[in-house]
Amino acid sequence: MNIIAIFVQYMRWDEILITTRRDTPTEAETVSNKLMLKTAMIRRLSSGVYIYLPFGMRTLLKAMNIVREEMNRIGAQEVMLPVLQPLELLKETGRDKTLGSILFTTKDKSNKIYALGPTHEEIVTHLARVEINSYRQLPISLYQIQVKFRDEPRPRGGVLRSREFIMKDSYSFNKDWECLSGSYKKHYDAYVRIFKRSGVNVHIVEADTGAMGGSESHEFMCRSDAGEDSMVLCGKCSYSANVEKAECLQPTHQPASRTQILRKPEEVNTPGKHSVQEVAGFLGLKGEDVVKTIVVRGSKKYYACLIRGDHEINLLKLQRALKESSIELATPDEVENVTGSVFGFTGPVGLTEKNLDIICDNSIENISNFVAGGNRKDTHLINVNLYRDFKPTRIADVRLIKEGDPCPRCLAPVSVTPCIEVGHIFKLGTKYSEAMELNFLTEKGENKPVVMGCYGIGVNRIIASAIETHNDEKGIIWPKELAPFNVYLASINPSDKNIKKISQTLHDNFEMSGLSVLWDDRDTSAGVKFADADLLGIPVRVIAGKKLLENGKVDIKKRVDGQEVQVEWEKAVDQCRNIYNSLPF
RNA sequence: CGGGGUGUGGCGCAGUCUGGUUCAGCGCGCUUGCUUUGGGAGCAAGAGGCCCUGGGUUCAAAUCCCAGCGCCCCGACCA
Repeated sequence: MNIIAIFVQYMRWDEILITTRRDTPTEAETVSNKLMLKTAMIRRLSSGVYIYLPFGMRTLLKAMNIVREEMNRIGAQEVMLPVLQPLELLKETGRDKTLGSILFTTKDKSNKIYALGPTHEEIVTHLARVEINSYRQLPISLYQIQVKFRDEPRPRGGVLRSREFIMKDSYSFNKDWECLSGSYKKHYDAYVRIFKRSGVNVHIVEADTGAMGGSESHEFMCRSDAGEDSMVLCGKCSYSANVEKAECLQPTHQPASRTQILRKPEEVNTPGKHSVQEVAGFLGLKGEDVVKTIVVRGSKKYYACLIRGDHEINLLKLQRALKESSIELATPDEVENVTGSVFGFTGPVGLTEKNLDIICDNSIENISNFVAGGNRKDTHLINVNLYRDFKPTRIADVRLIKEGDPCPRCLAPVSVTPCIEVGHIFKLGTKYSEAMELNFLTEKGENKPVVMGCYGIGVNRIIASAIETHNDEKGIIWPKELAPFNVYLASINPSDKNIKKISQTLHDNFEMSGLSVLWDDRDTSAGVKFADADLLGIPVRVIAGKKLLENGKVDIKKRVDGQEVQVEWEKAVDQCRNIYNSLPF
């Protein structure tokens, strides 16, 4: 399908609503948000709710089209799924609860409750259980490109995290895990192509399955300071993971300051010293010499978690280690109630008697004579030792990896980098099919639950990520496949009859040759047009001005590197096509 | 949900501390006319504001007090 064909109707600047701005509203913080506002791609209507203007809409269509082409290429079939989801469907999988407060809900006039689709697993699973009943129909992948609604705790970064956003979601239905691996691989490869074509450089990262459930999962991450996620990359081997998932190896050495000889534990007075820094500073020690005790609440009980002072707890790992479906930090009151201690001075010694499970991070195992809370006001214990002074319920990796930590594969130091999650693929398994009784008959006539995968892409995020990576102080630099127009044609002296005529001919020829063109024939000074051209970031700029046209030439400039050539105007279309094809991204 | 900030023509801001003849103002943008047209042009004339909302204090409120709302940022949380 030639998407360009449907764009021909817009051509001249005066016919398309592109209200560029010199100043950006203060609301914008991230580069992509600023540029999307300046270029009049979007306008904010409400917190996390955006209007797409023509320039933005065209880009969105380009992105959606790339996604659509690549989904079709792997044989996935496009469907349209309802925004209104009867709450009963979500109750079948319990996600009316787990999705909780991010659900937008509404009632019809008979008071039936609907959720505005935050994602569509229940809907497609419902569809499949009605339509699919034989192994002969499997595997099959269905996808949709639609608006989804989530009442985010905090929308941010413009379109990066909004409450209403466009997502491509596909769902594969497979007869077994091996079959699922095939669909998963196809999507994985399709995603690689999608992001490559979109000019979005991605790192593919091991990820947690979170609220979606399932087993294996990969995230497609675009490096960006605007991102709210963090990924761990190893500079030496290919290891990469979401920080939340990244494994922390047990340190092989204890800090140099520690000694092997176990000293006698002693109480010390630490008036008003709560934090690790305060305690360590007060005792003339470092953060790594202190062990902090963090109390968390699970579904039925409380746990005490021990972490080295210079480390941070990873609640997700802890949650998994505890086999809890969700945990939260206990409040100071709760801490004091369960431990009988004073908040800020909680320590492991004596906690076993309080019937608390003690989870130790694996780094605690090889430090000796550390400092810990004394469970009394203004008191800490020094020379505390694991096993001798308290017994851990278990040792596990429950801390957050940090910059410079050893790579869990090759031990080289890792880096931690902010990133935008543009895609996420999951092997769901039978979580949804079992909950919703989506079964099929095998070759042998057995009734088995369908094995599922789901695969999401944030379409708005493709655009924001592309802008985040490709811009300069003047504006956007569109990747060629995402660019809302291929060519920016500016007539410097639009009132000049000859220039007007040639420009019109150029415009028509561009369109006929399949290059979409934005023709800037405004009655403004040249500088305005140049500035807008740079801001809008259309890959190829063509200037028709008096000076050059006296010699029958026009100027052609590449946005990406500023390279300019002058060619006979009759050759401009061919030349632009060549230039376009030679663009690096 | 905690912390911080902010709300004044379309956009960016000043004015608020110290209430009143500098109080509704500046820059950009917009409209009209003329001159301009290869890097955000010049002159002239215009249009456009319930100073977030509600309540108070006062002779007098953009300005002080109380309450609410919107929006942004950090955190919590989150596909």
